[in-house]
Amino acid sequence: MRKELEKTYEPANVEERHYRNWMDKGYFHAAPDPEKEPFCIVIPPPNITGQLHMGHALDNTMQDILTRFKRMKGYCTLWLPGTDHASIATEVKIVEKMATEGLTKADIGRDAFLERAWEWKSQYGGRIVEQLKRLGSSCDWERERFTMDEGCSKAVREVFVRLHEKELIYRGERIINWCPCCATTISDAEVEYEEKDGHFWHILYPVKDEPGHFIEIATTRPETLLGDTAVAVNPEDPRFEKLVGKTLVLPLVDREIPIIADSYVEMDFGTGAVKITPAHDPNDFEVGLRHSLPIINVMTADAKINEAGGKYAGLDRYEARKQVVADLEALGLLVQVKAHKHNVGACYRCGTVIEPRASRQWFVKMKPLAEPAIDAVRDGTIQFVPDRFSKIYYNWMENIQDWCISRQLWWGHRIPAWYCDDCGHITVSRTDAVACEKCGGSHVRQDEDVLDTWFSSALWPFSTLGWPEKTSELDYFYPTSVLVTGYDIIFFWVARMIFSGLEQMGQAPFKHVLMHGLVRDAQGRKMSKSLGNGIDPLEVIDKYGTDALRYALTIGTSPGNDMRFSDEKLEASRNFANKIWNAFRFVMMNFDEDLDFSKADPANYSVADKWILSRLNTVARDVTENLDKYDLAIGLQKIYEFIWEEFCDWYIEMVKPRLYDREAKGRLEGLKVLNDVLMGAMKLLHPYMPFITEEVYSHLITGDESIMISDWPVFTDGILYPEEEKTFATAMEVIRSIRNIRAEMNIPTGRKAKGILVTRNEALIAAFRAEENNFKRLATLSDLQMQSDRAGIDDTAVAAVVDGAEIYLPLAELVDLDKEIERLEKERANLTNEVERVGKKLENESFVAKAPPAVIEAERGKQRMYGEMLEKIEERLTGFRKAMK
RNA sequence: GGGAGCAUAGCUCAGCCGGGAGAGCGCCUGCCUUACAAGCAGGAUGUCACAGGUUCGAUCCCUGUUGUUCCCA
Repeated sequence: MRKELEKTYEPANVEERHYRNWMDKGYFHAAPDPEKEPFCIVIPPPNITGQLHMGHALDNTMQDILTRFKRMKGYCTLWLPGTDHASIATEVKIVEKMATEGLTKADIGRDAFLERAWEWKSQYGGRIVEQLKRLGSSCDWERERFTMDEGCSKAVREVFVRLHEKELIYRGERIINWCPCCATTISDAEVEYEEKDGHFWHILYPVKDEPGHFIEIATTRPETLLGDTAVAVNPEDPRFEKLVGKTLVLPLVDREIPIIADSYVEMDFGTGAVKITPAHDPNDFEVGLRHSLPIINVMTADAKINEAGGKYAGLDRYEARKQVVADLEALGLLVQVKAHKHNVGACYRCGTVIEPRASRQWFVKMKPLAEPAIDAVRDGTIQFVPDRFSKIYYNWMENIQDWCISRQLWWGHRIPAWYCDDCGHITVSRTDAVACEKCGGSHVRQDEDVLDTWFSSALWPFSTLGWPEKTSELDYFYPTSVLVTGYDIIFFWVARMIFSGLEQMGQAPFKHVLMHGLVRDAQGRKMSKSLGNGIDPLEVIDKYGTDALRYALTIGTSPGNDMRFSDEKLEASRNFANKIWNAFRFVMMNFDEDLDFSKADPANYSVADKWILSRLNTVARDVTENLDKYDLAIGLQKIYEFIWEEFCDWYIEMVKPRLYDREAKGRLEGLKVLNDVLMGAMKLLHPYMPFITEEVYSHLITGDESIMISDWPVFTDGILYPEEEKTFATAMEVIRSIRNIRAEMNIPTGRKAKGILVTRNEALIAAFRAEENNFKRLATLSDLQMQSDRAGIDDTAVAAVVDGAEIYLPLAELVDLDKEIERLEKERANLTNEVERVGKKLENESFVAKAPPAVIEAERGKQRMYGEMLEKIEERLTGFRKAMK
């Protein structure tokens, strides 16, 4: 079956074919198997509005690496996929689309809107799923879920009702973050703060009945003056001691408001007197509660002044600000305007400045839920990788505020609460309420709002496994094994899954949280639509192949750190795939039709054979260890080095002459080692680069129908050959030294030289004897002579010394004597340096007394080795100088 | 204001338990050697940010400083 294969790897030819085959064979599907240990990952569900971006590509590559690794290791492995309904994002898209038809939500009503939304979902929701498949993701697609499917929706209701019963969900009036553009509340986590240049307006508030007396306040939002219901000062502040308790007349509005004392006020900030607007500032709201102040909301849903704002009603908040300032100035109450930097919160989605606003909403009471969630990480039930993210998690959890979960949107899980028109009672129910649970009246209306999208995502690890039903999947796969996600959604998602899992299941939802960073562009900038610097993973796949993309996203990274992505990296990745392809091509070119490895005899294994088998064995152990530790990049680096530097650069070169000579001893064994080592290397690489490895594997002699269900290579003492490894390492050193000398002496490529190897290392001699022609070829020697001493070697022969062997090249007229002396002196200087360094260490009494014995022994070994090498070099120099005279 | 990360070759980044500093790209030299020029062989390049401390020994652990990025308020 000699094959002529393409000279370059063409990923397009293999990817789709193998993925379809894996799907057809059902390899991705997992069902609970009591004989096996479970391994489960739930996918961070991408938004149905989304297009695959580099963040997804990284996140899912990592998950697939772990999934494929565990599957090959024999775990019952489930990677559970699905998508998220993404309440705001989806609703915005549908509203935009309706706008092109000249329609608004109000025009068509809730039911028609939802119909459109579902239609939209069925049309576009599958797009990202198809894109995930192009990444090679080995998800169990038969179990694909959606946050708004029947089961997940049932879970949402169940959790809502349970939390409500425990009074962990309540409805109340609080300051919430209002996005005037999205026309909905958003949670604290969804507000992004940015320092902006603003102003501090200093305003005088007249004291009632005391003409000419004022209190000066400073504010960054003068328009909220309209909603002021007090001015507060610090009770310890002597400046205002006499004013506390007096009444002010609020300018422009003429409302009478009190001067109150509250320790919340910082004396040395601003003027020391603070206007209190309970309806539009979280701190003021708290002050208002403490002092029973009225709450006067002065804004509409779209951030205009409402009727409570008197003559300013109807003005946009920023127009109102200008007008208020102008009017105050006209009244002579504006003292000064100072430039002031301050943090302004904006909606994470649309960037509109959020308006803090008192509003009646649904909240999750966080303190009781946060405590066990903190403990679960503290006691190690859940481990963050890398660990430093647990600090960020604690910091957030320990300072958490109640979670506002109602959204003034239509696309999402509608809040299961019904208001009774007759008695005012609120019925919270698992099933749609038709009557009030208190008075029995039938005049009930369901809450118009939907839940925060993250409320349903928080249940994802168990809702997708069938909860609240008691399913065998839930029983078997929960808690899941590891969650893989970016550090940017620790608060949004990871934290909420943890407390939800603990509360509902009594068990944390996962054991490990593997964090990754952001994929940035080549200049280190965040990829964004507005910058237009995003790289489309699908375009990368088309150009370089999925395996190259996955390699580029994995190599040289470390958990939790951002990475830069560039064409150079992709080219290196593609080159690696091509290298594999050509190694494979070489093997295929040498395979015979009637290969029968059962006739191969291990007694015919050469030193190189044993060396490469032994190395593969060790690399298998290293890769496994690194994958187990989630050091994905290090594991990949090891396989890369093994394949390129050991298998390709050395083993293949070593085996060539045996293959070309059909009668050569050990030819069959050479072919078998090629097959077996390539097979093992492909297995180790398969989690990272699934397609090329499957393609190569399918042509090797393996006895498996697919690499993805083959057994993971396990380290075995039986294939460890430390002696052969050592011998071959020395042989490589010898060859490298000869090549080095040739390069440094500028020996023309065509000119071969005689070489004399002087050594007492019997194994080394045997190895060279066994494949003399081969070693001669690799070192470009015309003749190779081996002897145990330097007898008969010309003093002017060029020499190299390695550990346990010397090599002499009698190059006669080709040698520039001065240059050779220079080279030898440089070598002597190096060795002298080493000998001195090691010597100093060993002369240090405290080192010998305190360092571990193994370290001391290693240093003694070095001392011996460098000493011997130095001695040889010195003898060489002496001989050389003598010869020159 | 609080917290975290990062600082290593020209660039981008790895570096495990503390025990001679590594990769990719780039650069220099020589090669189209029948797997691969997307390749082969050889080579150069480091005050591991700075200052202390712990240790027989520090790129690694501790403290501080500087620069930088991010998160939280």
